[in-house]
Formats: sequence, C-alpha cells, structure tokens
Amino acid sequence: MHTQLSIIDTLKKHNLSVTDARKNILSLFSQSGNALAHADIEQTSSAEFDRVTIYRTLQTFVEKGIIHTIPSSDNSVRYALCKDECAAGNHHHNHIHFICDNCGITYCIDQITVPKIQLPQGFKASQTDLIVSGTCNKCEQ
Amino acid sequence: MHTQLSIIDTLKKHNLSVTDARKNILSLFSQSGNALAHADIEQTSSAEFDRVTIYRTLQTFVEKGIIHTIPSSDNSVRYALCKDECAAGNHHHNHIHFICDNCGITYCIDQITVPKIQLPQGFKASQTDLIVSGTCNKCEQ
DNA sequence: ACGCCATTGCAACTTTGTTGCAAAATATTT
DNA sequence: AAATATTTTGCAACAAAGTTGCAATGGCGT
Ligand SMILES: [Zn+2]
Ligand SMILES: [Zn+2]
Ligand SMILES: [Zn+2]
Ligand SMILES: [Zn+2]
Repeated sequence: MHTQLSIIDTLKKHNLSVTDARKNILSLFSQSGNALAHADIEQTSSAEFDRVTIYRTLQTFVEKGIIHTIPSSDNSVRYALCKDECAAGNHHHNHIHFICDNCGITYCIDQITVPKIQLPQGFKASQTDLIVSGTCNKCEQ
Repeated sequence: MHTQLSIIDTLKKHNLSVTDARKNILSLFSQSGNALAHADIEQTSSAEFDRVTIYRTLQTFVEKGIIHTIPSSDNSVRYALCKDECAAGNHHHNHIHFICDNCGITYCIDQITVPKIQLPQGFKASQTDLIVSGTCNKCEQ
C-alpha cells in the first residue's frame, strides 16, 4: 500500500524528462480512469498536441511500463494506466478488460484475474489477454 | 460428424452468390488453416482482387458467420474460419487464440475453451476473447 | 546562465479504410 | 437459352491513420 505518485513523479521515476505533452497526456489517463485510444486523446481539446507527438508519447509510455495496450477487433487499440509495478519492457498484468458495445468505454477490471492457460505441447505463453465485451453497468437499463 | 462442405456449398449455405472473389478468399482460409489479416490476403498473389473487394468480402463473411475476428494489439485484426455452426450475426465460439510473436501465425486452439467469467454487478457479457501470445510450436528451438 | 541532448512540430509521405457509381458478373424468370 | 433483375466488382476519389526526417524548441545537468 503506497500513496499515488504525482504525474511528475511518475515520469521521473521512469527516467523521462517532464514535458507538457507527457504531463498532459498522462493526466488525461489519470482523470479518465478508463482506457483511451489514440483518437480519444487527439480529440480532447485540453491536450492540443501534434498527432505525431501523441503517437510517440503513447509508444514511450508503453515501453516504459506506464501504460498497457488492450487488444481490440476494431483496429483501435486502447491504452490504460498500469497500476502495479510494470518495469520497462516488462508488463505483467493479470486483470481482464471489458469493452462496452454501447458507450465504448473500456474498463480494466482489476478484481478479476486472467486464468492460467495450459497450452498444447510446444507453445510458450508470454502474455495472456482476456477481453469481455457487452454492456457496462452505466449502460444497463 | 459431417463431411467438410465444399467452398461453393459453404457460400450457398449462407445465401451468398458464388463469385470468383469469394471462392478464392474462402479457399485461402481453408488452405492456410490459420488466421489471416487483410494484408495477408492482399499480398497473396493467387488472389488478385481490388482492396475494396477484399474489405467487403471479409465483412460479408463475418456477418454471415463464415469467419470470426480475432482482436489484436497491433491494429491488424485477423480472421479465421468458423468451425462450428455460427449463424448470421450470431457467432458463438469458445476457443482461445494464440498469436506467435516470432512468426506472426495466429492459431485457433480448439481444444482449449474460454473460461466463464463472473463480471461485477451490472456488467453483461456478450462475447469473451482470450488471446495468448508467445512462441508457437514451430518456432521453439 | 550555458550548452548538450531529448523532445516537439511540421511537412511530406505511405498505408489503411470508406464511399459512390458505372460496368461486369451472377441469379432468376420467361 | 435468352432476357431481365439483382448483386457484386473495380475504379476513382477521398478520408483517416500511421511513419519518417529534420530543424527548432525546450528540459536538464553543470
Ligand atoms: Zn457502457
Ligand atoms: Zn488494463
Ligand atoms: Zn511461430
Ligand atoms: Zn478462432
């Protein structure tokens, strides 16, 4: 149990220089709480950065273990903050993800862990993603 | 236990007119055995169709329940033949998928089923995808 | 405050995906 | 088998998404 690191501390902890773009984009993730796609960030007026900067920032954050990717079937990869201690180039999450078909919100469901999969002979797992889609608790009526 | 439907029979069974593009692309899936991305089909010299035709054919096949999508984190959705009886607009698979980080081959692992997930209150699942990545049995040394 | 190095924005480009429409191919009817 | 109706295809034109090189800017250590 440790206190939430500030935006700036998080960047410094991962050996990144503190720039407007990084502070802004990282705080977007903090504030939103949910996963964001590139397009979400680009369309957020509060963060007006060049598209290229957003691409590079997201890539850097993934490499440094600040955010993780969430696979999708719609050619729109989403990103969410890593909550545990993910090292650079070495993510280890075991929570599942939920994508709402209705509102599009993508959730990290930390309470539910991905089960261990016994693969056929010769297959070695390095990462397992479990993505559930359906209707979220805000959209059910 | 029933015999494998021919390419043409499969198309007719799903109320699709039998065209060169559909026969060709469907047989690509049969022959390959594994999942294919749009780019794989476009680059296969045996199937020389307009990009637009490939997009539309894949979309039609998904809608008719002939192929299913496999989410990915690299903005490259893959498609694979449905083996069970998937109805139009109503896929029900429960096998997992494996994506090899080395050779890129994407496998449907039919022997392993996706576990039932107990979601938090208010969340309703319509589909669950489990994707394992790592090294496949052809790439291990 | 200075200088070095990393980061950003811009421009130009490639790749990927979409839409409308006429021509061609397929299916259906006679 | 031919004529007609319907569907599918390819093309063109476009929109959106992602990449690369480079000069200008801004952050960081001294
Ligand atoms: Zn929702
Ligand atoms: Zn997550
Ligand atoms: Zn492999
Ligand atoms: Zn599959």
